[in-house]
Order: sequence, then structure tokens, then C-alpha cells
Amino acid sequence: MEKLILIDGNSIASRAFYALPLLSNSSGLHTNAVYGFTTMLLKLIEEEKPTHFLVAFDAGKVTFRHADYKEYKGGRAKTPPELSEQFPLIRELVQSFGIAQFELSGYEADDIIGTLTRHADEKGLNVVVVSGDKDMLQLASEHVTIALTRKGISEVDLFTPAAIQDKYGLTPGQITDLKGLMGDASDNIPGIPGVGEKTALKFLHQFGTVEEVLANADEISGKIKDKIKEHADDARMSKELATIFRDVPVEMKLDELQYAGYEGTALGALFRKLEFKSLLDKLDLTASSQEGEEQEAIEVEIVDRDRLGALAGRLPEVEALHIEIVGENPHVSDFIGLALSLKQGGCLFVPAALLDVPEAGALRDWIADEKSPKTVYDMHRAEVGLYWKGIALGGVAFDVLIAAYLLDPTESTHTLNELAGRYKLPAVPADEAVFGKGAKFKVPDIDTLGLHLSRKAALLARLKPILNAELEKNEMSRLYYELEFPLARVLAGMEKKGIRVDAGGLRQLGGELGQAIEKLVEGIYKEAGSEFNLNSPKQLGDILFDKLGLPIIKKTKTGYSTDAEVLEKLAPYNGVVSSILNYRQLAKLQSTYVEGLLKEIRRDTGKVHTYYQQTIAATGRLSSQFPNLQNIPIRLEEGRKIRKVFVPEEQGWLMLAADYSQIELRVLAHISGDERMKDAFQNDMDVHTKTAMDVFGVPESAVDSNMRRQAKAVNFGIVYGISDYGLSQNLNITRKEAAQFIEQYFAVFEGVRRYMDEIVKQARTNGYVSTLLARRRYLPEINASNFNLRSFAERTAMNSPIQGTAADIIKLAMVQIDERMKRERVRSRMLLQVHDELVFEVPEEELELMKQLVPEVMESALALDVPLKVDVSYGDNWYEAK
DNA sequence: AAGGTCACG
DNA sequence: ACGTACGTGACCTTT
Repeated sequence: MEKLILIDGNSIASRAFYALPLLSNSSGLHTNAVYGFTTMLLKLIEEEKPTHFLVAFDAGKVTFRHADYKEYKGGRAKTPPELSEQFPLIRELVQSFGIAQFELSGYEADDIIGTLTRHADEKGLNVVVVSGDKDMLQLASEHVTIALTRKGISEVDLFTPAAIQDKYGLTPGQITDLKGLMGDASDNIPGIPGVGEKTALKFLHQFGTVEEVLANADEISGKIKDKIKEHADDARMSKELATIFRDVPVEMKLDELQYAGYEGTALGALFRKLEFKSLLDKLDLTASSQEGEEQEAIEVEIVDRDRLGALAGRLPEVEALHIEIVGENPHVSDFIGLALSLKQGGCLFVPAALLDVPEAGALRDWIADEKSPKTVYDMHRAEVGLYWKGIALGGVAFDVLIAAYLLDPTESTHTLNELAGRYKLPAVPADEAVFGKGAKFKVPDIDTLGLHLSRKAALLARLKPILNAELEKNEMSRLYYELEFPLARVLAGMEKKGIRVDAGGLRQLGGELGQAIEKLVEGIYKEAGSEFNLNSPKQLGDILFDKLGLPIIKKTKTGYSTDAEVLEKLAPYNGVVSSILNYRQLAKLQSTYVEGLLKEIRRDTGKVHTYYQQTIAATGRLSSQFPNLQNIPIRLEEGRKIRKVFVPEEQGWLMLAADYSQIELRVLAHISGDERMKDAFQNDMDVHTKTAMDVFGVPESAVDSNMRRQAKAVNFGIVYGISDYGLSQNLNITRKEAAQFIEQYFAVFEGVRRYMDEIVKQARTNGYVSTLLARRRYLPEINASNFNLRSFAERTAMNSPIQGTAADIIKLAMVQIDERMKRERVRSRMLLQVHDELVFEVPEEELELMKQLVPEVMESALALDVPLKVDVSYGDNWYEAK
């Protein structure tokens, strides 16, 4: 069966451009529209399996439509340069895909497509037209299906004439009438003012066409009648403008449109230029990439037992050490081998098993030796991974991963494969290419493995001076050497120790939850009248909105929204809804915090050993995984009970928690220099109450709980990079009221307003914002022409220095506390960091000392214009330390 | 693999 | 007019 796909190239390119964030490759070339276009092509090829294929483009700016109506497409914002520069690339892309392309001076892509579909109709050939433009629907017919992009780019809605009938109650031919009446703002087609889609559809269902509507205008009542009469000519012209011209002088030679699939070479080369790494991997084009790029020859010696013995005691000078721990979680992952890059040139590869033989003693000593400096990649992960094998790591002098992260924390990953490209060094294959992924993961033969790890070690040696110089240039050396780098070891220490979890207590909690859940589920099924999967938002939506007929509050891109906010609004309509909310709450506790946590308790230690990611968060915060111990419930009492199972390792010890009070607002007071806000903190006032007093202009005695709540929300908003919409959502007030609040706030806290303006300006000039300790975040989208992208970047510019400085401060405190604890030789241990809180376990006899030491160090970690305040509490478990 | 939901700061 | 609050990770279902 033959099938022709026709793509409106301009339409899809701009859809892709606006749907995706502004990506760019390392040479600054923007690539988001090309990327979106690529995924669209791949999807179409896979799903539609076309035998014929064409992409049509608009040619030139003036089309025959301008001859009739010179304002056509007037008022439309100019195509942003970030998009224009991608058109040549898209044409190159289409060519590399082996797809035909066409343009004709004076015509738009939709005219070409309209003409070709007419020919196809005549020949009875099946066609799919792909566009983002609803006008295209007029082309639908027995053989022609229209695929319109949905919100994003990856999904399309298919329209046959029947589907158009279903959705609009119109025939394809009436689409032009629809446009004639309602117009189209984006093309500057006027239509009839005051007539939108709803009204237009009503008239068309009644009269059929624009002409008939105009002829029967007298039957229409009200003001609309006058408008119709007044704008009759506009309507006729609008219809004409919206009508796709289907007689372009073009002949369809089917054999020229034949599509035989794509070849990897051309596409691979283009993807490499654009740096579409994920697509290279996905299409398995990586292999073909490796021939082209020079991968330096490298001398690898695979060390065996004899050689190891010979090396003992006189290890050659080493420049870099690569330790390969495979798997996501280094606490359970495998150490498979290490490679040494030697100063004299060449590399040594040592398989993991070899470290267990007696001859490995000297090597193990060297790995552990604090006085033998090493450059590594991800020391923290290596230290943890080796720890479970009984191997100590010491003397790391430079960590390439942390340096790469600091230099650009927004990069999604910092693999060595990428870093080689980023810094124009000889390529190293991606781990996925060597090991495979998912079910296909396999450690390769010893030669391949040795070569791969050696390449990494050699690359580390070359990256070190480059990254070090970059850090110096960005004035980040102190941030690196005095904060992030020492912190890595502190984190490794905390993780190796782990935290004790009372499994029995957890199981008991699980039993109680299970019973409560069972009861709830039974009741819900009864009230709903049927059994269904309560965990499925889709099935739940069907029950609530279709079967029970509750009002739809909000939609998601796939269907009805059933989140807690929606359910709370629905609760008054039907009693079952609050049971569902209840179920959700308990089910979350059960699956994530009881079952999930139980799975993470190690048999050998009876503890959970979280893994802190130090190189993920764009703001400089840590994140915690396997399990995440930074989101243990606290806000609701039912959940908070989970904290009771986190207990000290030893009898008679206590849990001690110390948290910064309002650290982000204190940071804001400092960096904005706002006198009023500084004053509030200097006098140790309740900052939300103080905000309420100043914003509402009342004395403290007049601030009620509601005013304080609103002031608190405004303060949160300020920290997040405020918008009236966001605040209105949060406070459930109108946007206007929210805007007034904000204005009132800024009128009082002038320094904060100045900061917000200033930091956005700074982001525009420099392309980045910084924290107090010089941590950077780049914001390439701050100058985007797309409103959403730009606004997001602006809010990020306001938020990142605040959140990031708070992160700097607690990290600094952790490093200092670790030092102090070592110096004082305490037995107490630092266990957790939860963004503004540190958790310790302490022997009772050290309680007084720690109660004093911890807040003292935290409060003095960094001197600001306002005091830092820390609250300390302790108890038999984490719950009691409140 | 993606989307929805919800836990935390 | 545009459509969002900032930063994360885990679990479940659906594709």
C-alpha cells in the first residue's frame, strides 16, 4: 500500500522551536527546532511507514496573498533569529534523511501541499499531511488525513473528514468559512470582530457558509447582526485568504517523491555537528562516528599477577587514576577495574579481581596513601564503591567531575565522553557504547575494558590543567578547593556510615497502613459502584468525570487532572472524593516510605546508605538517592511518624537536628541590602509577621493569622522569582489582587525590588548569575524572544543566587563541622543534610558539646549583614528531634 | 520512557 | 496575549 507524507516545513519548524527550550551546541548554534523536526521525522517514518515523502517550504516573503491583502501576516512578530538560523540546517536534515523537499517562489508550503493533495485525491493515493496549522483541515478527504501537532511536537492528532465532523460539526470545505467568520490573529486575517470560534460554529451549523450567513444576517439577533453587516467584505476576504490555493504550477512526479529510508552516514555526520548525542545513540550511529574522529592510539598494559608483583614498591609516577564503578548506586554497584595514566606515557589497567591477591598490597597502599596525589573522576563515588570492597581511597588532589560541574552546573551530565568533546580533546567512547545499556549491559572482554578505562585515565590527565585554569579564570578556585572538593569526602563519610532504620517499627507501621488502606479501598469501590485501579489517574478520571459526572476542573495533556488540588475542589460534590484523597495520602506513605525504605535497608548493616548527588542540581544544592532521605514526610502528622524509625545506631545515643531559620530570606536580605528586611532579622523578628505589618501597613497587634499566611506566601514568591499568576494560584486569589500585593510589597521593600531588577540585568549582560561564593549558573534563555522561555530564565535569575547561596552556606558549615568534629575527637556523627538542616547521632555524654558546637559553626559559617540563626533539637529518634 | 502524582526544602 | 511559581527523587501506570 502506497502512502505519501507531506510536511509543512515552516509550520513544523516553528512549532518545534516554540515547543522546546532553546538548545544549542558547543559552538553556540541553536538547534532546538532542528531537534524537534528530527524527532518528528523519526516518529513519522516509524509509525506511518511512508513509501513517498515530501517536505514543502515557504519561499520568499511575498506571496500572491499579499497582492490582494497587503497586511497578510502583518503584525506577526518577526521570525526570531534563533529560528531563522535553523532553516538551512533543517533543509540539510531533510536531505540527510533522503526526503524530497520543494519550494516555489511566490507560494506558501500549504499551497504546494494543497495542490499535491488534489493530485493525490485524483489518483486515489493515501496521504498524511503534517502541519501545526488548522487551516490544513480543509484538505481532508477520503484519502487525505491531516495530522496536526498537539501542544508539544511529539504528539499529533489525526483528522479525517469524520473526525472533523465530530469535533466541529463541519465538512473540510467549511473550514475556510470558519476562518472567514472568526479570522486568525496569527496571520492577521480579520474575520468579523466579536465572532470567535463558538459563535462562528453556531452560524455555520445554521447557515452552512460565509455567503449564506451574510445573506441571512437579518435572522440573527442582537449586536452581532450589525457587526456582520458592517464587516461583510472582511468576512469574504478572510475566507478567501484562508483558502488554500490548490492550483500551483507543480506536477507531481510520484517517483521523485519515493522514500527508501535513510542512511546512517549522512545523518550521523549531521547529528555529530549538531551534537545530538542521544539520537546518535538511539539510532546506533555512534559506531559510524568513531571511524571518522581520531581516537588517539594509546599504549595499554594489562597488568597480571606477575607484573603486579614486579611493580610492587616502585610504581611509576601516575598522572591520573580512573576507578570504574558501574551501576547507578555505588553502594551496591560493582567495582570492575582501574586504570593508571603514567607520566612517562602509556597506561596500566588493573582488573578489579587482581586487587584481592597478596601482590596487590603495594598498589592498595598507594591508592589509600594520602601523600600520593591523584587526579580522578568522581572521587566521592569511587570512595564509596571501593569501601564496600574493603579498599580505601586517599590522596585525591583533583576531581574532574566536580570541576566540570562547577564550570557549568546546568549541563545534564558530565560524562568523560562529553567532556572530551566539550574541551576538544581526543574522543573517548560513551560508556553505553562499550557496556551497552539496560538488559544488554555487559562488561566487555579484558582488552576492550582495559583500553576503555585507560582512555578515560589518559583523558583525566589532560583535562585537569584545562579545568583548573578555567576555574581560576572564573574565580572559582576557592569555591572548588575550599568547599566542593573537601565536601565530597565529607559526603562519602556520611554515606558509608549510613543511618539506622528500625525495620520492625517500619513493618508495624506498614501493617497499620495496610489495614487502613484496605478499608478505604473497599468503601471507595462501593461508593463508586465499581472496582478499578485507584492508582491509575486515567481510570480514576473515568469514574469521577464520566461515570459520576463531576465537573472537570483542570486537564492534563493526556486527559483529566485528578491531583490533590482538583480533588479538594471536588470533595463537596461527592463524599467518595475525600476518601480518595485519604487513600492517596496513605498509599504514598505505604509504597514510598514503608515498602520503599524497607527495600533500601542493607542486610549487612541494618542501615540505609543514601547517596548524595553533588553534581546534579543547577543551583548548587545536593540531592539524595537510594533512598532519598531529603523528602521524608514532616508536614502531616500521619507521615511524620515515619521519622520515628530513624534511630541512632547505638543504645543510649540521641538524634540531634539543627536547622537554619529562614536562611533563604536572610540571604535575600543580605544580597539585596534591603534595610527594612535586614532590620527585621537584626531584631530577630518573625519575618512573615513583619512583612504583613509593612505590606498591610498595620501594627503587629493587628496582624491576624490570615494576613501572616498571605505575607508568608508573598515571601515564598519573592524567593522563587515572583509572578502575579503564581501568587494568585498559591493564595487562591485573582491575578489582579496578587499583582497588587506584589506592588505593595515592592513599594515597601525597595531594596528587594532593586535587587530583582539588577540581577535580571546582570544575567542579560553576563549570561549568568552568581552566588556569594561565586557559584555560577548560566541562563542562555534570558535573551530569548519566546516569552515563556525568557520569563522562566528571569525567575531563575532571581531565585538561583538565593537558593545557591543558602546551599553554599550549609555546605561550608558541613566542611567546618567535619573538621571540628575530627579535631575534638568526638564519637558523634553527621548523618544527613536536608538543604537547611543537618542531622547527627550523638552519644549522650557528647550532647552538651554538640548542642553548642553545631549551631555555633553553622551560624558563623559565612558572615552576612544579618545574623544566621539555627534551631537545635534532639530526641530518641528523628521524629522526637523536633 | 514518559506522564501524573506527591514527598521534601 | 502569552501561561508559571524555585529546586529535587520515587512510585505507579500507560505507551
